[in-house]
Amino acid sequence: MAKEVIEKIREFNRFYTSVIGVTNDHILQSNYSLTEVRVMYEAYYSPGITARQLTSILQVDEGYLSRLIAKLVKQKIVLKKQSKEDKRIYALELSEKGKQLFSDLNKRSSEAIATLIEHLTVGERQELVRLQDSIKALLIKK
Amino acid sequence: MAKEVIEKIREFNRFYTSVIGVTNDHILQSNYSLTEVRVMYEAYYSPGITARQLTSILQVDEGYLSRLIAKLVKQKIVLKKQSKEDKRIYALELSEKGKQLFSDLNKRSSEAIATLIEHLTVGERQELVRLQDSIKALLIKK
DNA sequence: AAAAATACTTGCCTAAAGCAAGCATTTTTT
DNA sequence: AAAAAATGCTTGCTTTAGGCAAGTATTTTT
Repeated sequence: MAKEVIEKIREFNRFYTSVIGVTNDHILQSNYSLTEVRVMYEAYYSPGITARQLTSILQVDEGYLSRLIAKLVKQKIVLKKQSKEDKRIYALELSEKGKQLFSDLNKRSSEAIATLIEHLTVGERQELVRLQDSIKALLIKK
Repeated sequence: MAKEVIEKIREFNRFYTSVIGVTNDHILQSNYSLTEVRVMYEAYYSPGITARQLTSILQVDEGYLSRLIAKLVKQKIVLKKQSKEDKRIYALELSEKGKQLFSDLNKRSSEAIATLIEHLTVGERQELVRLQDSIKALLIKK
């Protein structure tokens, strides 16, 4: 395999790590860890999701996740409803407060992205999205 | 600003976070933290770099960094030479052992990338690099 | 009805990282 | 030139993220 290709990809990864870092920083100034925000993200877009499913999506220890969820429940950000059919299982979803918080966090994150691309013209922004779509298509392709 | 553009960029960032995660996992199985590897990276490409400079590059606490460097020095991975002109300052560089280790880590990382793109044709790989270069150019452009 | 599996919880522990005070050394001010 | 301020690094203390493994309740399989 061509050495330079891999080297160039790694270089891009380093570069893009810092891009992502800049936007993550904005979230991290919010008293919520990245993992907590990811839990909110999943609970928002997949209401009814279970802790078990989250561990495999987030690749995080189930014990740690259990405590993390407990914390969010205590803060009334996440609602936890025991399933009638299987009492071991709890369906998770964001409360109204949680949705509000999540939307605030999204706003922050969007502002960080906005700053990142503020120097680009409308055409360049569309070009950026197009390039990103192409990369995703290449890397996802099975 | 067009809402969808920002939303699409954020989506790509989430996607690419997982791409980077896959390759970082390979490094993390090596007993060295990401921050330690980043220190090695800087010491390798900028021999003579100081702790002070590293804190601003890596955005990490100087106390933490001080201990981290001490650990790498103890393991004889990093060499620390006190400056003659200013005794407060220490020039850092990788030892031979450190260079060897760093090259091993690089190899692992490269293997992870190789797996990531193994299903791509040579042409597609070049296309991927081209797309990444274009993104970088757009985002770096002042 | 046991036994095994599943979903979650809890106790215990480690590693990563931050904060703030401290110690030399150098630079600036008076 | 002496005092004060700044700089570069270190060290003590603490917090947080996260893992591991044993435990509990419930459900499924044998």
